[in-house]
Amino acid sequence: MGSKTLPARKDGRVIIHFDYDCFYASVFEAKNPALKSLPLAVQQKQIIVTCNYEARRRGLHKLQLIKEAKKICPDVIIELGEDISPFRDASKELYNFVKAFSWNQRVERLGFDEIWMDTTDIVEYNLETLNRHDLENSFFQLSRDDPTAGFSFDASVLAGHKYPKDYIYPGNPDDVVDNLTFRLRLGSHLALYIRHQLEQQKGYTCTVGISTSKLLSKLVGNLNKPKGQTTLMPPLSQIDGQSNNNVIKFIDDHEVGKIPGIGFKLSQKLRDFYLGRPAEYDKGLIYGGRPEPVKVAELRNHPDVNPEMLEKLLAGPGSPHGIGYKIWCLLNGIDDTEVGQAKAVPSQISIEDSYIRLDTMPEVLRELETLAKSLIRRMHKDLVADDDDVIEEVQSETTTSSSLASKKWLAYPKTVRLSTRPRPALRPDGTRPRSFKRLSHSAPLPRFIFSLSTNIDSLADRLVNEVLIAMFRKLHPEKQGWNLSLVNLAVTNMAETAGVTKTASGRDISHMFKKQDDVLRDFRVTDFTPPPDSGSPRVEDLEEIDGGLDEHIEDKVYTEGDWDSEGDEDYEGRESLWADTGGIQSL
DNA sequence: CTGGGATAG
DNA sequence: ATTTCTATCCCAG
Repeated sequence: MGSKTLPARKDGRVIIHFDYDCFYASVFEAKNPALKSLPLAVQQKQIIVTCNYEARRRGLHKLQLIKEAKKICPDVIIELGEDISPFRDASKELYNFVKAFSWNQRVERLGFDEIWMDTTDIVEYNLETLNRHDLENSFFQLSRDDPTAGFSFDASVLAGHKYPKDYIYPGNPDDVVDNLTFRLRLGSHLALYIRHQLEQQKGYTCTVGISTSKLLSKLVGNLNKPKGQTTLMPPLSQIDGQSNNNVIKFIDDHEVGKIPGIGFKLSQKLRDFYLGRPAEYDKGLIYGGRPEPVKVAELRNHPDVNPEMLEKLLAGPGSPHGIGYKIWCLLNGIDDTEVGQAKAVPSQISIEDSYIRLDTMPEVLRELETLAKSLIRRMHKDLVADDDDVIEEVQSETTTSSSLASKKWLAYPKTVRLSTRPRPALRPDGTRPRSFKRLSHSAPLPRFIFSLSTNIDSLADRLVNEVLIAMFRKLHPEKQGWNLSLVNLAVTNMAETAGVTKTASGRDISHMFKKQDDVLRDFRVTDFTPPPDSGSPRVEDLEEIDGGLDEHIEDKVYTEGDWDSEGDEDYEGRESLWADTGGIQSL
């Protein structure tokens, strides 16, 4: 039977999604702050991959041709962004910075510029310690161990923007706020604080979404960029039909392909179904007109659409089991996936390059050498640490200073994988079938690669001659006739060494707390005195003013000595921020 | 475990 | 971001 049942929503969580503003451009700005006020674009090949907001104000945009950009904005400053290692380094540094605020270590990175953090435990703790009778003068605890670590804030309001924009609390302003609303409110203040620290300490601004799932936090953040944060307000589940359900209201006018998890293939199938005709794509349209958009609402409300039907429509060889049900959940704004635990080492490191033409063995050898060298360098960078950075029972007591520090592998990859992408042969009619399929082959990674005293060139040389050539022959037994458009080299199957744990469980926790303390030390509020009688500057107002580009977070919010009240100006909308016990009980 | 596919930025 | 260069998760064998 075509049931449209859904799982109960898991709205006990508070998840924050961070997205750094124009990340590549910000990396250059962070190194050279003078660039911040100038139009700045980052170039890869002949295009601008990203540009700062000053450049956008002057009409530049992502994926624009360099020539075009220079015509529109002759004084644009162009930085080369083809070497991505500075971006990778900055990403890692910022990730570690944000991670230091986490207690449960559920901090997951997506690409270089996005992070999810599950702050449920921190929020829950603060929910318990809060004085409900003096919300305006609240103190947010950033550490369980140190009650002085934290910041003061006004818990009677939510920080930042809300969805819907004209949100009004449906309950009685004189009563106690319901727990769901309160958790989100606490999450919003934590988000604002971390954003503030990111900007002050690291020089990066970001855009943030706050909600109860990865899906919703990521999507809702898009509403106010750059330098903004948005919280998806309750009610999140149905009470009296769908009209007052903000999840449905929010997700409904997204194009299906914009939903994370619904990628190219799935949205193609869903679109074809809804439009009632087979795919009519790729008619030589390089930069072609976008296919007609299909909205989430249109699909979900279609009489034939239900989990079983979606399963039939979308399931195929290799597709995840229960895909129909999962997509149905996404169309209803439901996503129960957990924020991943922070990992000490990546599960894979890969290097690849693409080629116009690669069809002779000597060329292949040269490329394999190049890739192997890069790969080994990456392994050293990501998998090797100073000995005294690694916690080990015996060692931590014997190691003295960092001057004697030796290097140690955090993990030994067990497998090396070689992948190629053959350029498909010409068809009889002379056209070339577009294919991006890859061939791959794996083999044990030889132990010699872990020698830290041998120079990288010789290691790469041995790897190519003793392993990679044989693997290449497996993929391409013919002497010639092939033509590769891509070669990829990867190491996988990481075996972590002692002293490094995958998760934050067990004895690694002390390591994590140490890191948190390192970060907190610099901006701990030592002698907190509540403001006389108004509140701290209202984060609400600071955000809502938001003219856009030049708006920045008031840096006085969290510092001492600034509590002399400038009185209560304009508390517009205050009543709407209070809530009652009646109405909504989320759990 | 291996090899391939889908998805993401 | 179907283009490039990574990375992750999932499935069948």
